[in-house]
Amino acid sequence: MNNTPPQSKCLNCPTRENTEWNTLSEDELDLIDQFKRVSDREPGEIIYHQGDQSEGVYCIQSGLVGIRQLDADGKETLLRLCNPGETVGYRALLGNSEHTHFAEILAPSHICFIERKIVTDLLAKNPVIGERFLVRSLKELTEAEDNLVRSRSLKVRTRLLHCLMVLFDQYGSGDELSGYMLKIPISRKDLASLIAVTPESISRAISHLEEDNLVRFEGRNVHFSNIEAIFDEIGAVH
Amino acid sequence: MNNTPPQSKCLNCPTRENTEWNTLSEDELDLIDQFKRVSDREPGEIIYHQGDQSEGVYCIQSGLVGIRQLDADGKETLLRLCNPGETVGYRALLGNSEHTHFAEILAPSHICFIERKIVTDLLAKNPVIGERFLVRSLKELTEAEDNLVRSRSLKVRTRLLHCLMVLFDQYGSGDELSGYMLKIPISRKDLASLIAVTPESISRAISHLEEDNLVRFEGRNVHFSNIEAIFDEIGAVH
DNA sequence: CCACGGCATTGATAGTGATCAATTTGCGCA
DNA sequence: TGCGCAAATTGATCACTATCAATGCCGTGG
Repeated sequence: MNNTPPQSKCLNCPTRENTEWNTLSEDELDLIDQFKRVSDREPGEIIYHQGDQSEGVYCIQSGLVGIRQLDADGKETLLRLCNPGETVGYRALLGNSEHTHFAEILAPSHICFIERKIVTDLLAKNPVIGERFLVRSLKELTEAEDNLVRSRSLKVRTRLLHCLMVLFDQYGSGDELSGYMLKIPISRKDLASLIAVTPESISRAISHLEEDNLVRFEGRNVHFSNIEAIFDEIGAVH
Repeated sequence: MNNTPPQSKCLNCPTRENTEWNTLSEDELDLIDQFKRVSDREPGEIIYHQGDQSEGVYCIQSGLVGIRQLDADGKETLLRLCNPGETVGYRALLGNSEHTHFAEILAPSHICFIERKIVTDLLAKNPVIGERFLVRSLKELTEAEDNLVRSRSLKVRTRLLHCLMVLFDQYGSGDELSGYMLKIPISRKDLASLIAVTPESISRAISHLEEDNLVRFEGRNVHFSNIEAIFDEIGAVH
């Protein structure tokens, strides 16, 4: 973890428009600029640990962060990927609880830390922020429940296809002419954890999908050979 | 569904202390009293449907409500039980979305409907309400994620024991001397749905637990013969 | 009092994914 | 370039739970 002294201003942050903070005034942004701590983080580093008290929130300027949860047996589950613009660690702060999960850097990232007091001050002055985080948590709740229902009713194959389409929304490229493709930002093991299966099952599911000519995998690169058939199979409206 | 004209006042509602509304002033409660619609609902009735737009929120004065979600194939999952004092349907209202699930009466209940406009007016005047619902949704989010992690890592037997202990917290009775017991407020089918298995698997799990002398079932009544062993098995601190 | 229908249980079987074990691939680094 | 380790794949087997089918139980209404 390196601190990079020439901190850029929030006002000019390329992700600001997408964040919960996009309703702040310039004065309020200046306040954050003044006290935030920007750091340069490498894969494997932990931003906060499960069970820790909240010291503040972390805004992802660039990179990729994974939210993991440890169960009673010490096994961990990857619950969610967080992208630039997302603020992580807000739940323990706003809910006045310990962190119920931990956050790990998955790709080289710039992370801005905003300490607890700044956040609570801003919340007190500007209730819109609280409202934004409320909406955010409602969205996460819906996603978590959909996830639960999917992992109850769908087989590995379908869950994997669904997961690939979700990743495609975020990280995909290409078009109808040149073909659609996707560079998966995580390992097979994490991909497996994300849909609650073992890495072996993922490997087999991939093999079967390739046999059926739906996709072609080359390491972390995926080519969608027949994206229509995929949408059909997961029952999505294209 | 019967309207029961002599509506009691929110101020005197026995559940008020436990609700998100317990910070309202008397004036604000009067406003709700003036416009709320109380109704008498029977098991099987649906309070709101999945996909519907939100028309307001529903406060459970007495009874029991189940939150269910339909998946793409039309199969339904029981996600949560809601007890007196809980306000249901708030997510679609606050998140400005359709209902992502539906709510069904599971035991004869008194339900107070508070229409959308009243709620948004109160929210605008009293930001504490929003904060309360934020905390509520954060709590539900943690529960949903724990649920997800549990159904990934635990077998049916352990999930059932865990579920019984959760139900015991809410509906249990007895003490060390007279023994602990529980009247399960839902059918086997719903119990199965709650922990994401088939009713057959629940039946078998119950048989095995009885063979091991951990519990004794008599219909919906459960006697805990060895509650220590149960805590041991689910790894909880007693 | 019996017939019916829904709920619950029990039994037999099969499918899915986990587990264990053995390679193979890929990549950083000397 | 080749070594060494971790990640990924493949194979064989097993355990768990879903599924299908039959029976038992019980409350309701004719």
